[in-house]
This record gives sequence, C-alpha cells and structure tokens, in this order.
Amino acid sequence: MPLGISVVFFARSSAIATIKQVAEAAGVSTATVSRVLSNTGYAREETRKKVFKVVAELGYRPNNVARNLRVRRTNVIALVVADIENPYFSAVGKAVQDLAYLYGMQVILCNTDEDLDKEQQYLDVLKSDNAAGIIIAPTHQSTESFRYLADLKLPTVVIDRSFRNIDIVLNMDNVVIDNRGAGDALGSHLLERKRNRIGGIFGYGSVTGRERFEGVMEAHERAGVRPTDELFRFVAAKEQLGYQACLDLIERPDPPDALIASNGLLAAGAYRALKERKVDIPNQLAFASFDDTLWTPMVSPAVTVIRQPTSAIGRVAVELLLKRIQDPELEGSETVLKSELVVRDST
Amino acid sequence: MPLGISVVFFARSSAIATIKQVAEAAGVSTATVSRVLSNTGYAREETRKKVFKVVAELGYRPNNVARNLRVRRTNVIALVVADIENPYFSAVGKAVQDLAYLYGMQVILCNTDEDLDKEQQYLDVLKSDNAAGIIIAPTHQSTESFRYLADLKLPTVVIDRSFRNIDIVLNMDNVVIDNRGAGDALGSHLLERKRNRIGGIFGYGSVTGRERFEGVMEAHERAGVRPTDELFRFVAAKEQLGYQACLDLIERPDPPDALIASNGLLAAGAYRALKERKVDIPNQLAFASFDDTLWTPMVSPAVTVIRQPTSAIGRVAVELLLKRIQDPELEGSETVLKSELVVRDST
DNA sequence: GTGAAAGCGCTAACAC
DNA sequence: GTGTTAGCGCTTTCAC
Repeated sequence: MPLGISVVFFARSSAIATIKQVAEAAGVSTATVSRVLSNTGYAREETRKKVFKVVAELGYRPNNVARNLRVRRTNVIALVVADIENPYFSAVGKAVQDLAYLYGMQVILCNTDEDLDKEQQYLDVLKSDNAAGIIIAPTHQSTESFRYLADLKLPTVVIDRSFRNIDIVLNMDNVVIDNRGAGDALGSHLLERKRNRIGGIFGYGSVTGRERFEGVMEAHERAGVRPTDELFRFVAAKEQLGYQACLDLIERPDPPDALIASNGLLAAGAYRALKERKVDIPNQLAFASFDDTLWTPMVSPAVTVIRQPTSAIGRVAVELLLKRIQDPELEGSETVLKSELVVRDST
Repeated sequence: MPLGISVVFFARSSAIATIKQVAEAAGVSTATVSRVLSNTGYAREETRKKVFKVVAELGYRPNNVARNLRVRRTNVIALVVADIENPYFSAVGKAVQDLAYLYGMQVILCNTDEDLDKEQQYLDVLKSDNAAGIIIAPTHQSTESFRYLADLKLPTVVIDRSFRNIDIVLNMDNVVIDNRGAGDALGSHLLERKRNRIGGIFGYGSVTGRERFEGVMEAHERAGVRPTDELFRFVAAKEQLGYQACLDLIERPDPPDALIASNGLLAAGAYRALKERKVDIPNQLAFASFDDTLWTPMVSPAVTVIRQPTSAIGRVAVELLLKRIQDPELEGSETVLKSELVVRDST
C-alpha cells in the first residue's frame, strides 16, 4: 500500500528542541552537533553550516542542566552576605557581578541577615547545586563556623571579615581591609582634633567591628589618652540600632565629644539621631564613620569617613575565586586592600 | 584459597557520595533511598533509619543538578535589573530574595546596566539554565524587545516598567506604581506651592520616566499653568548625569524655581549640584524626587519624595511569579501599587 | 571527520 | 514496601 509507512513528525510547539532532534534534522550524530556547537574537535565546513542552520530553524538552545551534570561543574558562583541593601555589600555585589559576567559566570545572591542557620542552609544548598565557588562575608568568625565552611570543600573566598585568628588551616582566600589600621587612623584623626572623650558604635559579633574598635584603642594608647569604656557600644548592623545607641550616648550626663560608627548602616542611624536632637556637629560632637555611601558627602555637615575600596574588593574576590576554582588545592591567601580616610566637615 | 575473593572499597576521600553508594551501604536500592530522602512513598521505619544513618556517615548530599535534569525544572529564579547598586533595585532585590528563601527558591542576580545586548545575553543563559522564572525590569519597552522576552517562554513578571502600550498579548504579570498619578501628585504639590517654572530631570528611554513626566504635565494642565519645555531633560539613570543636567538647568539665565528628579540616582546627582552651587532650597528652588532612599530624610533640607513601596513590589512579584510557574498559561495581569508623597523641607 | 555508546546522578513508572 | 529499569540531555572516549 502506497500510504503504508508514512510518518509525520509534529514538533510539540512549546517543547524546546534537544540535541538529538538537531542531529536528526541535520543528518548527523549528536556527537557531531556537540562538537560543532562547543567548537571543539574537527568538523567539515559543510557539516558545521548544516548544523548551525538547523539550530537556527529549530530554535535550539543547549540545556545547561544536562551539560553541567555531564561535565560535573557549573558556572554559578554565590555571593553570601548579610544584606544586599547594605550599601557596602551592594557595591561589592555590583563589582562581583560585573566581573563574573565577563568571565561567563552567573551570580547567586544569598542574604543571611547575619543568621548562622540561614547561612548554613544556603551553604548546604549551594553544595547540592554544585556551585562553582562562593564569595562570603561569614556571619560568625568562630573556628566551628569556618570548619563548617571548609568541610563543604567548595572553592571559597572570604571577604570583609578576617580569619587570621582561626586555628585551623583553611584553603581559602581572604580579602579585607586593614580594619585595625583604619580604626587607628580614624581615632588618631579625632584625637588630633583634641577630642578626648571619644565614643563609638561598633558592629556586634563580627571580627571586623572588633578590629576597628581595637584600632581606635591603639590610637588612644599612642596618644596617651585613656579611652572611656562606657562610651563604646556593640550592636548589630541595623540603622535602628545605630539610632538607639547614639541616643543613649548623647543623653548621658557626660556625653562623648566625638563619635565613631563602624559601618554605613550604624552611621545612618546615628546621624539621624544627632540631627533629630539638633546636636551641633562638629563643635559639640565630632562624627565619623566607616563606609563612604551616597549620603555622607551630601549631608551638612558632610561626614568624615573611611572609604573602603568596594569595587576592588569585589574584583579581587572574583579573580581569586576563579583561580581557586581552577586549582582548589591552592594554599590560602590574604589580601589586605587599602582604605582611605576622607576628611570632611563633621570632624 | 581463603584470601581469594576479597574486595576492599576505599572511599575516595574528597569525592562526594552518590545515591548509589548510599544504597549499597544501606543494603537497599537507589529508589528506596530516593523515596526516603524526598519523603515520598512508603518505607519501613527500620529502612528509613538505616538510610538516614548511612547518609549521615557518608556525608551524602543530593546532587541537585542531576535532580533538576530528571525532574525538568530548577528552583532558581532570576532578578534582572539595571543596577543592584541603585537603592530602588537593591530594596526590591532584598524583598525578592527574602521571600524566595521562604519558598525554597534561589535568586540569580543579573545587572543589565540598561544594555539591551547584555540583557538578552542574560535571558538566553537563563533559558539554557532552565531558570524557573524571571523578574525583570526591562531595559527597553519596545514591542520587539517584549517579543524576545515572550519567546523565551519563561514564566515572567515585569516590574517597575509597564507594558500596557505593547500591542501583543503577553502572558506576563506586571507590577508597577501609578507613575503618571505620582508625577501628577508631585507636580501639583509644587504648583500649589506657587512654583510655575518647574523643571525636571527624567530617566531616558524608559516608559517609567516618560509616564512620570506626563503626570507632571497633567498637573500643569489642570492648574492652567503652561510648562516650560526647555526646563525638562531626559538622561540615563546615572548620578553623574543627574549632576550635569542639574547644573545645566540652574545656570540658565532663566532657571527653574522648582526641580523634579525622576529617580534616586538622578536625585542624588542633582542634589549634589544644588549643594555645590549653594542654591537656597526651597526659597530659590524647590526640589523633589522619586525614591525615598537613605539620604533623602538626612540632608538639610530634607527632600520631598514619592516613596515607592519597594518591599511590596518585590513580594508581590515573587507571589505572582510562583503562581505563574505553577501555571504558565495564566492570563497576564497588572498590579498597580500605591506610592506615597512624603513632604519634607525641600519644597 | 564522524558515529556509536556509555554514563553523569537522579526520579518515577512499573513490577513484584 | 521495595527493587529494576529507563531515561532526563548532554559530552566524551573510542572506533573507524
């Protein structure tokens, strides 16, 4: 019968074409299609053309999930930070993302809210996802917490927070600024301005806040000025807590004559409190902070800050991570980037 | 020989265990392990215990790449925006990320820099990655550009920019604010303050900027005031361009007596210019903007703004996206969220 | 130059 | 309740 064996293929309209369908339509094997598309191995010019033609016709797109399974890696890196709304992290994030794009990597964003459970949940998922690597500002800087991180055996770059004081060997890279030196610089600057009742609001629970505080203490020591312990507060990095701590300090019977905030969020809260109470800056109280955000140069008086090299931090982190992805056994490293004291009218 | 057939397995130390190894060690099949771990189907309590024990011993973690290939979906959603450093987008991003976390989804971040090529490259990759869905503030609002987006056949929610004027049917959800109404509100507010030489700096190339502008025009019309065309500028959303445009305007022989900036970045640049030239706000010039960022209440004078419900935008976008992932054929929708005029000292 | 075939790790019929 | 097996879509030996 003439109509016996006649098969018509209907393309399922919304289903995406597979490499197999491309191969059939082009009259070659899937191996050849794969070779042509990934531009690896030889193929006759004619074959190449045919493959590309069919690919265009069918609107074929490779399935990266299948590809990743086969080649046992992904091109996803994760950025694990406390809060992308924190201008410091969003600046770093922008730099990470921009450079990752150039290297053909994608960036998964994880906000931990400084919650250790949440952080570890994310890390577990990232491991299961076969993330190529992670850039993390870890919530806790304890040995156990770093051990957890290390046990994932994922290429890791730690930013913003140092693990110098962790007593296990970590095959990770660390990108930080010289927090102690920066704290010292800020303290010295205020001491030179003849302030000797310096107060401060520092990030709680992070080595970073602690180091910045220690820097301020060093400045006191070198200047021979005795710091007033009661004028220093350690709170979580929230605008509201900065506001509250600042009120506490300026409402004391013996308020400080200078105030340091150890990050941009605390600074915003503190500055709001100072404005609200109409504190005369810098005459009544000098004010300075870490993180040069959009607003610090805009307010009156403009705020003296330690400017962190956020773009460089992000870029260096990505560069180190990519090297580590290539060779996970690389020895750990520490990169200390320079920060800059920007003196403005508030001090 | 007694020593004949004796096989010893060495665990390759750093290689992660597979479900097969778990199955062997537990003396069950991979199917059972899978069932136990995904808590689907029945399993004897004894079996369950044994599986969990082995899982713990071997430090087994499921391979999501393999799983995703098999089940033909991922739990990754993408957030495609111009620039995560823009406070508006980082606020939306935070909300998206937070809610996605609760639903067990991960968020891939894509910065397009308002570059259409880059945007389309990202979209292609996301398609290849089998992203579950995308939340996007599209760079262009042309029909072709939306057609490209639609052809991906990915569940999509469009934020910040309306596609009301696109003449093809789009199975997408749209989450926006009433830009025209908000522009009208801001314009009316200034007109009530007896300003009749209002100028403005608006985002270039986006429907959003255009709509806000039109709202301002409407306010003029209703008030019977004729707007001065030369006092309106359309530029890309960059701080520097806001600064430049503002300088241009205030240095005219016939400068405006009020100025509107259509987003947070332009506002920051414009405000910087005003401060630099020591313009007396609001007496000499009233200033108002869209986006209530960290700095607008902090500067002196504090800035009158349209506050966008950034958290709600992010949350609603995720909710809609998840529904659409469940049922991609859902008809398109438009959600208009309310914005709020916050009057401060600058007007 | 190209094809056949194995297999990445997992889930889901289906059989028992 | 549990095991067998097919197969998701791709890359990569290994033949020829």
